[in-house]
Amino acid sequence: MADRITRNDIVDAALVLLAAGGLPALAMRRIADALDVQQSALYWHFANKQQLLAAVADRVVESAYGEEMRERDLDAWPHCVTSLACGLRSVLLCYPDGAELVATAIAFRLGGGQVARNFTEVLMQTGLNVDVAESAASVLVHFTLGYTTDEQQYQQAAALGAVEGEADNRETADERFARGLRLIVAGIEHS
Amino acid sequence: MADRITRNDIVDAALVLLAAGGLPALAMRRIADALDVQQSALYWHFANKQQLLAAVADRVVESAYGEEMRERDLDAWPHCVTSLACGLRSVLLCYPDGAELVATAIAFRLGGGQVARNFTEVLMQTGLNVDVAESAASVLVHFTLGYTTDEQQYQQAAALGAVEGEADNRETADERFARGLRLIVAGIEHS
DNA sequence: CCTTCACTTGAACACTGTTCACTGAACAGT
DNA sequence: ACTGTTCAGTGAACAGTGTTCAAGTGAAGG
Repeated sequence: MADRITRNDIVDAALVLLAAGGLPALAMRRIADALDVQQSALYWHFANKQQLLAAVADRVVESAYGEEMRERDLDAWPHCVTSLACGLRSVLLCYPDGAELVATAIAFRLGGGQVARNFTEVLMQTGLNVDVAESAASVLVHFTLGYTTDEQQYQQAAALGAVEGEADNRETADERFARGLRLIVAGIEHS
Repeated sequence: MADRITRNDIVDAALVLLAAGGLPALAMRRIADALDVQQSALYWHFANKQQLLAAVADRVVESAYGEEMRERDLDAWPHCVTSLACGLRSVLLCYPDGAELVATAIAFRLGGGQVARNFTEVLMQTGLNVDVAESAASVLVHFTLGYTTDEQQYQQAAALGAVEGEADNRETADERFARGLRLIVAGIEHS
């Protein structure tokens, strides 16, 4: 065949499928069909489906650190860490099931734990203790991922008509997330 | 047949399987085999596998509210909310994949959202604003579930020999969880 | 006695991730 | 030109998954 396939091609195709149909659309056969390739060909490039998903998750989160965090006002770290969390959340919301995808990839320690390290670095530049910075990063990551996973799973269930309450839209969801974030920031300030 | 089957029997059998083999062991065929019943019989009692899992998750979390929370020292709410979170966490740790099971059940709004309500109630008895109490409950639940899911998934991956670091055992995991919890409590105090 | 209802069967259906022997094509070295 | 090796992909199978549905069972009630 003239056109061979790289890992990047696979991740690209997977992202298109993910955007269209969420995690259930990320089946090996569907990805292979999108590339006009047999499904077993994917197993030459990735050992597992899990590692493939981890590569997809990496691409999702690395798009969050494009133009953020360039100034680094050392005294305005609350704004810094807040925008970091909001940036992560907005990236997760770009794809259906994006939060769950990234959460399981992080749980399996795939991707090198870059997400938590970003938070830790920012917090340590404020002179915080290492233990406190790591605890705060853990709380921030788990809250962001957990809250957004919850939100996406709920809005997906609501789209299928399984639940009723739909008055709480994106605006109030963002507000509630920001309130939780402020609470955590306040906890970091008094430690 | 003499011995018919109730929803409670199904949940009982599912809990045994869950304790032995985690979430992957909770297949409809396995549950049905444990009850000496065809798998389609389960679909008379539960509409979905998801609702069955929700019933299992309910039984797991309701065992957390046995003898806790009886005194309710109104001025010692930090201790109160901390023991509530630690109790939830210790119950999740009783079964492999217990945290993930409960997390997805909560995300699907099955079980009536009892877990978050417990936190909210305790926090509102201290005179806290409703918005603050709900935000704090959200942060507490997502951190507890996220942290414990992460821990269980990691220790399960370590048991299969996929990763190396095994020096960080239960003790330091509990410590790290407690530190995150203290940070959140400090955030609630200054709101 | 007969019908009704609760419950279970058995067999299918449409999927899923994963593996395996085999096949070309490209590239190296003698 | 003739090898041998590695890369990349094929096609078919395997074992397992959740779910559905017509048919059948047994006990209870009128």
